[in-house]
Amino acid sequence: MRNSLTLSKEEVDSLLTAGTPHVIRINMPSTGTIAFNDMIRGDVSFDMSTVDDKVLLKADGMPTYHLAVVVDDHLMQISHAFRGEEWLPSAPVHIRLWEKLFGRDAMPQWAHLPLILGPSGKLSKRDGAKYGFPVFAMNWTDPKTGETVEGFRERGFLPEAFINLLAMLGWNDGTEKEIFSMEELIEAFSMERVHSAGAKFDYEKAKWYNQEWLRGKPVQEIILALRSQFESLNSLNSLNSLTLERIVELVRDRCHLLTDFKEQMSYFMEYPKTVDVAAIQPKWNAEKTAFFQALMDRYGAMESWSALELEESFKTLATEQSIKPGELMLPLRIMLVGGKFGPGVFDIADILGKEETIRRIEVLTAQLTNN
RNA sequence: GGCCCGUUCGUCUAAGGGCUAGGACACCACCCUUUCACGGUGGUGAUACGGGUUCGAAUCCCGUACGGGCUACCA
Repeated sequence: MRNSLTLSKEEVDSLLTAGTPHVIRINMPSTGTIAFNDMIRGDVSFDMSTVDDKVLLKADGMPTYHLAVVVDDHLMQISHAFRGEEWLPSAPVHIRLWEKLFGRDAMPQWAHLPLILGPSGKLSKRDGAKYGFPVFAMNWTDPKTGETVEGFRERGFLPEAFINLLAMLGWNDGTEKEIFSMEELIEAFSMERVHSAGAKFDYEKAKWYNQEWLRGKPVQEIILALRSQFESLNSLNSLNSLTLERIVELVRDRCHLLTDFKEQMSYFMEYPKTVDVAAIQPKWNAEKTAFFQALMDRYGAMESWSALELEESFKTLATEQSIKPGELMLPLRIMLVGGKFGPGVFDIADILGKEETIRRIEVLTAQLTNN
């Protein structure tokens, strides 16, 4: 290696006077060990001979992280330095710096936290793309490529859930409690219970945390969150707030993420984009056509409109025409919703209103009958 | 390769020398539900391997294997 340690003093001096670019490195001793106590890992020690002589000041005079972090922590009188495990190998450099610069007594307490790992190794953007989950809290655009990576917030995670799930990766309070608010975390957290092993991130469990938080949230707050989530979705504004509340209450159990609401609520706001006709076409017959035509008349004549009355009227008619209601429920659902999902059909019809309900029955009855 | 850290169900974890190794996510089955979910009940499933120490080891020690991190004039 060509540096001031291997060059003669004359050569060094002449290079210096010639203004040759150079860096300043730490000179780690070639013998002895450097040991320190980590709050999570206990006693850790390194052979000083195996530690690199890291660059402290770059050729342009700017300090590297190694120098900067020690000086900065000293200036800010940091008592505890918590950082990721990836810093453990350079800890000896920092400790050596503390010894020489400010004294070991002034050194903060160290804690090297376990890493959050992807399905294979350190969590990376690649993992996110490969397995379809976010890796950043919020949308992040690569300044070089201009590519944007979707964040947890944009994916539909609540901040409370995100904090909660992160905290439980490598820590627990010793009980079976898993749902913690920020306040509860502050109260319960203790460094002693932090793990030393890295934790693999599990997207399924992450969604479960969000579902739990969604479950405990008042409808009003969910609506607020939905409004900020879907700034562009002005169809939310087209519904009056009472209807919106009813819809959210009806579909919330079916949603893991805020973004799930978009799909779950869509058929309330517009005619279904896709209709699973194939699910009912094979069993369609003249009797069913007759039933739904009669149903439209009945519904059209109804003076009040409620889920209970709609169901009653529906079943009465089915009995009159000697068709099992079970064979008619799915067709009605497909007509109103477009697929085999969603809350109770009569609740949906209730919210949809008389005009829209009849219109949807009419559209599909005509289509099925003609085929 | 070298150095450092780690290893309990597939995943997150509990049990800090002493009951049948407990819970959660996921998965499977059943119940509830004339859809899909929610919910309920039950089930499959783990102490990496080999040596020690001990009356007794997931737990302490050593070795091996495996995993991860670091090894930039990045942080």
